[in-house]
Amino acid sequence: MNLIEDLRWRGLLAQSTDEAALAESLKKPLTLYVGFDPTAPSLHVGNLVVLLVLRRFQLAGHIPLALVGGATGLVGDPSGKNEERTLNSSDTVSEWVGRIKEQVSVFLDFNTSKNPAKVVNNLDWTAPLSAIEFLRDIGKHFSVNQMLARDSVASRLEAGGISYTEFSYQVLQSYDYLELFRRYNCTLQLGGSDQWGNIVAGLDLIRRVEQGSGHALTVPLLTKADGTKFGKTAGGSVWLDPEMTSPYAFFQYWLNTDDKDVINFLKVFSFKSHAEITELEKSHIENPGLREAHRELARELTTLVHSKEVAERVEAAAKALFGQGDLSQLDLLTLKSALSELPQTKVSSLEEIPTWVDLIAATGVVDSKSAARRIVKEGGAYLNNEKISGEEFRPSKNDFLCGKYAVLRKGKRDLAAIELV
RNA sequence: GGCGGGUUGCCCGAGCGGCCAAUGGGAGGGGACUGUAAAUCCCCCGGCUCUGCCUUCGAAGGUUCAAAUCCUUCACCCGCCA
Repeated sequence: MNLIEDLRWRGLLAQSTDEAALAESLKKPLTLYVGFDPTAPSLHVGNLVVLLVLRRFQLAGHIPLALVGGATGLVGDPSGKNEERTLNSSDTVSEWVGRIKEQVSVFLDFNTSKNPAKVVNNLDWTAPLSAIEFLRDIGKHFSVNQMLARDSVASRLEAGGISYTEFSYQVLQSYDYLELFRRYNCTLQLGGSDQWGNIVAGLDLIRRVEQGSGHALTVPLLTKADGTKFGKTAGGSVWLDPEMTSPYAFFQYWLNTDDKDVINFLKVFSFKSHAEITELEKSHIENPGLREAHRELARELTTLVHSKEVAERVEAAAKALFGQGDLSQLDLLTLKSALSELPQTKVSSLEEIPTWVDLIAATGVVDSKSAARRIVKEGGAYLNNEKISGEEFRPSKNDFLCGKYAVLRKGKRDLAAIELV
């Protein structure tokens, strides 16, 4: 099975220019790129879809370029947005560029001699360009009529308007493709399906300026069975940065995937073979309660994004802490490593121990003390897996397992740790 | 630049001088049922030193015993005209 067929099987093809020609080009190593704009200090699981497709291309022998949008991030992509976004300062953007470069690098191989990956920043070729050069050398090739017709622009015009800044975004992205075509003979740009317009605009530019040709390939927007947005939880996006989404929470996010989505997610995110996925699908249908497919998904993604050690640690932590397990059976070392994955707070052994409400508020698991009180009132408050009641409830020194740790739980699965120091 | 309409809690959206921490929906949270799933049902959903107090209805002033609701100025958005 070739790469294109594999992508189709995984449901990863949305649109492409001449597919037969692309399949032909893919018989030899080809250089391709995907752009990521720094709109936050970290990528999130939504970005993972296309990033992993880039990885699939490298595994298939092609040369991947990961573009981090130091320039485009300063301007703002109107695609998929119904209102103008506020500009971030250039200091902020350049800091985010640095972080995202590192994150992207985890998924690509830079050391192979055959088809090493490269990370590029479009600020490198955009910053030196003068406004006049930009208008004469690039702008001249764009028809405003066509630019206005682009979906991202048209919908914004309808929704109330667009600034000249964001209107120009497609020109910048097109120029990126042209520049990568020139520098690296890059002839394929991948992106989310919302990027189609920007990508073909780049192809047009390459054709006009260099009389060259290239390909465009987009990946469908990932949808969930219940219609909610992929990659979001109550706390916001699921980030790749362990400081922003703990590996424990990351693992749990995948583990809690809706049954209806889990096989689809395995196809999209996992590098397992078709046979392995089909096998998991079978076991999932036969015994969904076992959640073998969920577990494999969570393990593989946590391993890929964090590491094998981390994945094993967070899974062990979940096992030790979850449900009705008797926490007092755990030894100090197991307890300590399991709890290290959770939100924590410390209390002094010299002072009176604060109430459950104050403690859980201190860990950040609830937004406010009022919220914490509500949880207690509603019967969702636990200490060491034992339900507690009364807003004034205070743990005693004896509640600290091994004399050192206590486990707070809110609802069924929100855990936090307290350390006695 | 002129005229008209708008800005309400995480989002959408009622309210148009006291009964307003503010109707309703969505999202979210807790419980029941389960499989750390979905669906369903019940409850909750500004904060706090919590029978009370404090801060919210674009911002700042003002009128009033009393304002999200009236007046003034400013900012932003939308529409029509220049």
